[in-house]
Amino acid sequence: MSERELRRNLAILPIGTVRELTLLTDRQIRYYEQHQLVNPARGNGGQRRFSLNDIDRLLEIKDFLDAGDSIKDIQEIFAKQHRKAVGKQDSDSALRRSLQKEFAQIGRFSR
Amino acid sequence: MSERELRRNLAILPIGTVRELTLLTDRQIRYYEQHQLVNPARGNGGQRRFSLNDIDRLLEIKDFLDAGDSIKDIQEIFAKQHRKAVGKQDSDSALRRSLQKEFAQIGRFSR
DNA sequence: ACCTCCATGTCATAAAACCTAACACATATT
DNA sequence: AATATGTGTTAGGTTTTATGACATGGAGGT
Repeated sequence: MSERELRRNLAILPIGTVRELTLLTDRQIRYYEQHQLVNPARGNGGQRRFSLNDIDRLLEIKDFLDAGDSIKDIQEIFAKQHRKAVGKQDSDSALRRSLQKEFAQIGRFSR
Repeated sequence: MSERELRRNLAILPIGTVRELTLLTDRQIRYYEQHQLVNPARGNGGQRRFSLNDIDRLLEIKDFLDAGDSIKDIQEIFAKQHRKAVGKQDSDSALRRSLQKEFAQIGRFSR
């Protein structure tokens, strides 16, 4: 997995930030999670941690809903998409550890 | 300013995340802020919001301290660096608005 | 017109995260 | 010995997030 993908999958954002970036309410975000359209990680205290990919996904959901699709429709759409791309299930903690190493040693966000 | 830079300057991370990513304590982070080595934005409730650039900076600070430099040394180092690059003082809210637009319309994190 | 479902709003309550300020301390500098 | 530095720790208060329950407006079916 590239450093870029790594970064995009790192769950670092609290719901408040996501709310601001997506212009969704937390009610909506939680509802979508409840219906398995997103799957944010959880911090130690049980709070949701979103990745940039999660945000993308939320924005997709928003678009689909605006376009008239139902939650169920979207579930199926995502299911189909996923049937193509499988095999990338690194645990978040593994990602975190990996990225920490990079940070602590050589890696920097800036190129 | 490129979309990339925009994203890197967006203040989105709470101190807890920064703590995990940098392996600094919040005490340290706040102390560095107090001595003006970093300048995280603040959310409505007054809580710090860090950008990816802020994280870079914190990691730099860490390196300098490990290398034996004092806070004051680092202040000067940064001051010199800054004397070269001036003129990019878009307000955070402007950045946020701008990015929101992109998100809401066409832009996506993913390519 | 009535009923039901769906997506969302709202409220209550509790826990987690964060804030500032103060005091403590070990190490280095003078 | 006295002072300065960077960090740990604790206390008390505020903000954010979590869950669960109840309410509601609109769409579609009967």
